[in-house]
Formats: sequence, C-alpha cells, structure tokens
Amino acid sequence: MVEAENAGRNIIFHNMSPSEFVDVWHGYFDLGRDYGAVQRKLSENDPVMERAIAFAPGIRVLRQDFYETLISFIISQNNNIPRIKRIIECLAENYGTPVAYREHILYTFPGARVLSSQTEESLGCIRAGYRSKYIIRAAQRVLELDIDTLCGMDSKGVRQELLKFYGVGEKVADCIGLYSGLMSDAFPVDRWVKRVMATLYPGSGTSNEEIAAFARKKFGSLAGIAQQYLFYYARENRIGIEGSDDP
DNA sequence: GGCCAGGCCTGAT
DNA sequence: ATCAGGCATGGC
Repeated sequence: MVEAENAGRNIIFHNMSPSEFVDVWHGYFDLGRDYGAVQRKLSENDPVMERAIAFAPGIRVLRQDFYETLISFIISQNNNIPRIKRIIECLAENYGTPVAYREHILYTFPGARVLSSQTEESLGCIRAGYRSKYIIRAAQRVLELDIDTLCGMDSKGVRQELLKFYGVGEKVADCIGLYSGLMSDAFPVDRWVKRVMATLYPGSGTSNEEIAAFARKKFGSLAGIAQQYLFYYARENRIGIEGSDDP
C-alpha cells in the first residue's frame, strides 16, 4: 500500500521502497517519458493542441494493469463517470480482498478467478446492468489468455485481440490498449472526442474510424497522449455543446 | 420526468 | 460494410 502526496510541482510517494518505485510505480506513472518534449512536439504548428496542453499540462497517461483496465472500461460503456466509479468500488467491496490501511479498510480489485465464477444473478449487486455478462466472460477469457503474448504485438495486433472480447468494441479496445500501455498510438473516440474534433479540427472526418485514423496520422505514436489532453479540455469546457465556447 | 452517459450486440439491408 | 434499435441503470 502506497500513498502519493500532491506537493505543489512535486509528488511525494510515501510508504514506498526504492525497489518498488523502480519495479512498479516508475512504469505505472510513465515517469520515464519526457512530457516536456511530448508537449513541444504536439504543439508544433498546432494552436489547438497548444491550448489544450496549456489547460492541463500535468496530465499523464498511466500504464495500468491490463486486466483491471479491461474490466473497468467494459463497465464504462454507455455509462457516466460517477456511476462507473461506484460500480468499480462495489465490485471491489464485494469480491476484492480487504486491506487495512490506517483507520480505513480498503479493497483490492477482485481477481479474474472470482469474477469468472460469478453469474449474472450473483453479480446483480453491483448494478452493472447488461454489462455483467461481459465482465464474467472477459474474466474467463483472461484466465485462458497469456497476457505476455499481447506485449509482443504491435498496436494493430493488440487491438485485434481486444476486439475478440465479448462486449469490447472499437472505443473500449482503444481505451484498454492505451491505458494499459500496450497501444500508445490509440485514439479512443467517444462522444467528447468526437465533438472536440468536429469543432476544433474540422475535416478530421465524421465516423469514429475516420477521426481515429486522422489522429494517428497527425500525432503518430503520441496520439494516445494527445487524446487525453483533448478529452479533458473538451469535457471541462463543454466543447461542442450548445451554449459553450472555446475559452 | 426526460434526456443522456468515456458503446456494443444483434439482426436486417 | 453499414445501420437502426435495444439495452440496465442512474446522474442531472
């Protein structure tokens, strides 16, 4: 159990051994990447990106656990963020392992084994609706799948593999691949990204696939990070919504 | 109370 | 290949 403290321009990690920092959290927080260089590259001849980056320059793309990301983004589909959080918390409280930390009891993300043996009825308590069947089947497939084979694939191969999961489509596949650190050039297109692209990059296309292709061509292997800046910028400023404007 | 949410599956063209 | 319609649940 570790703790991260926001200390102005620094983050202080508590309760973390040097070896754990190197082995786990350095990768998780993507600390090996020069985000200054990334931002300069993305801003080159692009006032839109320049503005989006200036709005939230501290954004990073984490490299999270594949399986946890898989389940979490299955839950995210056609859902709102507060409820997504609640469902994941509920999942952990019901099927995870309790861990005492200071005066609190926290719960780990439940393993694939316990989720794979649930039924739609038994998972009813988490109120995930029709996504429950996707969760169960995804957990079952994870047990059979050798995740290491994904690491050796290019992003096109990873995407193809992710799309085989029942309940995982283009958008969720891109999110899983991007946030688990397997597909840095993924550009997940959701409602917000679609709106911000239509508004600020007219000509990027109409279908989600066109927009993603436009972004991969424009941003290359930095497309995933670009998407994060754009997504956050769009959502916080309601870009593309009636009655809102580019700040 | 109705519209919408970090979409996907199915069945029909 | 593309497209409508349905889908569980609850935020606002």
